[in-house]
Amino acid sequence: MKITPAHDPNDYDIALRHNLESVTVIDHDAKMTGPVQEKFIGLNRFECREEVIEDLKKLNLIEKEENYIHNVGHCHRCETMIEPDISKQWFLKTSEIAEPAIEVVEKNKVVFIPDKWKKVYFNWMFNIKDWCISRQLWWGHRIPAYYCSKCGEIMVEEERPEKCSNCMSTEISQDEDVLDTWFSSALWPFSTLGWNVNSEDFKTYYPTSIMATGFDIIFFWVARMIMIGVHFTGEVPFREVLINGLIRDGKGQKMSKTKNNAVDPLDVIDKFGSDALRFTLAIQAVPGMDISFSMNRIKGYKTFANKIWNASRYVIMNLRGDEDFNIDFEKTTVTDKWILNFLNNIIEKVNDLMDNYRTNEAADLIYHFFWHEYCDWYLEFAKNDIDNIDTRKVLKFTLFRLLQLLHPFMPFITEEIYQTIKIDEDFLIQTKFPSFSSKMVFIEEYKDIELLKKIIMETRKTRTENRIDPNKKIDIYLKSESEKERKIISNLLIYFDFLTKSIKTEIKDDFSNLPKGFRGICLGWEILLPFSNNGDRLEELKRLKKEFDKVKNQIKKLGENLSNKDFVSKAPESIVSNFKKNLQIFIDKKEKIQKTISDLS
RNA sequence: GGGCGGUUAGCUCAGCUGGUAGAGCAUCGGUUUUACACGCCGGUGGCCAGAGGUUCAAGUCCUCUACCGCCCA
Repeated sequence: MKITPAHDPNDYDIALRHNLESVTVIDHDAKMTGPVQEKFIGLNRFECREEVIEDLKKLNLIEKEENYIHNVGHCHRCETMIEPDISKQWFLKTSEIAEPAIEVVEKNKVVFIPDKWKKVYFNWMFNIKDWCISRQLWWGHRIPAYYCSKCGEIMVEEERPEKCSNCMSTEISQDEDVLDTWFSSALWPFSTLGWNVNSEDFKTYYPTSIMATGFDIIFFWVARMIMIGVHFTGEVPFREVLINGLIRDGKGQKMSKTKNNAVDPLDVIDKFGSDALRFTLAIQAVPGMDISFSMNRIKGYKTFANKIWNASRYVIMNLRGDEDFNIDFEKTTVTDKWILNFLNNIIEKVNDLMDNYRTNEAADLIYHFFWHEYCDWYLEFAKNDIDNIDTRKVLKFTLFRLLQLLHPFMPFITEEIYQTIKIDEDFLIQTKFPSFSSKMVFIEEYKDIELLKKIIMETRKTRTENRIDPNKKIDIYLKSESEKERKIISNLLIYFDFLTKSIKTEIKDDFSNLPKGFRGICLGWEILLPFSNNGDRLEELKRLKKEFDKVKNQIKKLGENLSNKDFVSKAPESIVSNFKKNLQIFIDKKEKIQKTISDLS
């Protein structure tokens, strides 16, 4: 049997078990050395193999040759085949410093986010091995070990000793090796704050609040920093470890140079902008989950940046220079109050989400609010009230708040826009991040405008689906049995007419004696677009029949639940009453659709 | 071999403590209206991998199966 404990890990283990000697026969240039036959010495390893085979053949000791697959290590840079070698290295004994490091995580002095990564940490810490901390590299912290060249004494000291502590010789040399990169990384607090743990800096900034990193670094850095930090200071180096996912390619593969599937961020930034890239990653970064890189999504969020730019441009164009943030709520409109209340809600939610590191949901929320509430609705509403200074104040104030909310996700475009609307602080980042304000609570106005939006949407839908010329100004009748709601909507008709292209809208409590027409139904309201507006009756019939089936289905579902004794007795009161309310709404709707169908037929 | 994660609209992915499914892109119809056609208005599209279980109620909790991926040995 051939065995080379000095040049193969498996053989090394066998040698340990059987008390065999490890004999070095390959030197650092991969040439043969040591106690081998004279003629082999100096040959490189590949030549030597051939020679050995030849010799064995001569001795008639080769039974057969065959190819098989095995694993051989290669240098990751130059691909050179690696030959394992035995050498003297410095090791850190980990058993003692690992225990306190396990304890601080068990006692939640260090918290992993998401929590599941704690298991990965424990798994590694419970199976920890002594840590080889010396490396044969040029760069790094040099190991503070000194050798006496006379007597061979080893001295580990902070400062280079003048004399050998054993024989007093002055011929002293320092170890050539440097510390493992991760050992140096573990020393980060000391490198940055100084080596005196009683210093002011140390007392102020240690421990730090959070360590953000990838899961693959839990072993390399997080665990080591905790061990070293706890050992030298008795205190954890950070309170929280936020684990983010890795960015993978479109197929979910880890990006790597050898696979050639890596993406250069600078190329992406050239194409879509750094804000778009940053926002895309932020909105896709579900805590602890990997991200599949998708160019299409970045492209989508580039258009968002464009939208922000244009909306801001519009707002700035309409400002008259006299807008500060002292808004007189007595003089603001219902729609102003609606957007302020909405904004206030978003601010509250975003703060909550950010506190819980659910940044992806925060980004999504802001995105939707900016585009589909502020732009789609509020900017349109405000066009009617642009001469009202307090509306312009709200317009500017809301934009400012949105820039603040967006700033962590899109720092460049938001800062650029801020520069043109700023009031006091020089830079956006200096302003105080928004928080919920009890002064901006306008529940009633919020509800009123939400109702108005629904009616407008239903009207548009009815219009479009019946092929009424989109540019044609038409007459519209609205009906509700609720006097309160009729009053609310009649006060908001100016917005309604503008956004539905209505010449004249009449609000009724009854539709009899009116011309026949296309109908829409929503939230107890009915919309009537007279046939005189033209349109396609057959399309309408088709649409209504489809909707009729939908409603019937929903009534069936809700009815099933409500006739279930268990549901009624066990489900919470609020759910049951909600179901009942919805059932009534759908029943009403069904009747109205039936009426409309008969009108049309 | 051990551990972890994924399987939701054509594609890439959200969906917190269980209460009748969302985004971006794509697609279809309409629209060049004085912030934006990188736009606006409207629509289509999903028995939430499969099977069982818990529950009045499951994309959401539990078990198993299949496939995909990652980490450790």
